[in-house]
Amino acid sequence: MAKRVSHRDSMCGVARPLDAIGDWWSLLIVRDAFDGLRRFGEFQKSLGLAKNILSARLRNLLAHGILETVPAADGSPYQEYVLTEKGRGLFPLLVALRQWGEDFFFEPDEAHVLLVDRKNGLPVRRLELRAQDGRVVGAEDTMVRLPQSSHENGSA
Amino acid sequence: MAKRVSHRDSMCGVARPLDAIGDWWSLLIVRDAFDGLRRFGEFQKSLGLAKNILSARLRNLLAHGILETVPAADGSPYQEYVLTEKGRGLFPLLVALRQWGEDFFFEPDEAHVLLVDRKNGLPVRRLELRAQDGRVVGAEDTMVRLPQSSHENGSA
DNA sequence: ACACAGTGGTTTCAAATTAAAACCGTCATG
DNA sequence: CATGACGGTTTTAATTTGAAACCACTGTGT
Repeated sequence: MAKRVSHRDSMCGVARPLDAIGDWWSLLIVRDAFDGLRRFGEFQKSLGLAKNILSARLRNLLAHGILETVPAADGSPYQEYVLTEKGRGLFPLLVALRQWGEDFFFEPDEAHVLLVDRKNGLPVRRLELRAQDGRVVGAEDTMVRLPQSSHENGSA
Repeated sequence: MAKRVSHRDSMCGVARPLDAIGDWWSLLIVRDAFDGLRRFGEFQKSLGLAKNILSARLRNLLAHGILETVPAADGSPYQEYVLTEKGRGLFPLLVALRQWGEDFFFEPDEAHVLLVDRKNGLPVRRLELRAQDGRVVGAEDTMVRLPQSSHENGSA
């Protein structure tokens, strides 16, 4: 778990979240949690991963405050795993991942699951990044600005 | 590399992209590519990872069409690694990751890099998912619809 | 009371992956 | 023609993964 992602002392704004999530399995667990799964067994059946691995991933997600356990739900003497606020914050990331998948991993005519509006069943729009003035901006329209200097153009 | 992500025969719309990316390192490579890095040595210095690992990750990203090599750039007899269209499609995902990081991994007063509009240096807006009618929708407002049935509510 | 099954894990151990370091080949430079 | 930079590959040890076995607790039937 002590994966040294960067040679810098503190990880950057992208590496730090990645480190918290842990690995792909964890992200799939989070996705299942968004789909309403809550129990150890449900995750295991849905993802088909070994129990020790699931156990370790859940523990890691708990440790990073992405999931939390709630004592019960219905009679069962077991606990359930539910998303925290922080965990729910991963929703846009999962949508981005799904939309990228739709764009490049399915044939135009290939059927795939669709993320739809619960209200009316229509597919959601594409995620779009907008500037303050409302323009849709792509990667080439943006740059990262280093924290300490507010007038310097520090794009690497 | 033959990571069996799911027990299902074909992976779902989230797992398939994850499998293509490979791992966290690969995503950091892609991020560096967005920042303009192109050379093996640049990636290695920026990320501080072992050369064999970098080599394997680059090979995987090439194999999945996320990066491509271009023969030269300036004199050097070497090749450079640049994002393909597919690779550039990862931009929203990286932004989502970065914004999640900003929300939950930095103290309110802690300095961190900012993604800004190149035009005017102002920070970009938050990513927002919108429904067809323009409403901003969260996870609880959406559901996944299975491909074959257009009237069934098949949320897992 | 007692076998038995379901759930939620932990432990054990072999196999795969990762990572550090050493090595190699090409090209440029002095 | 020695030296060093660049871009890797090979070698080797350490870590991680994952399948399977095991364990503990609860409920259920008889």
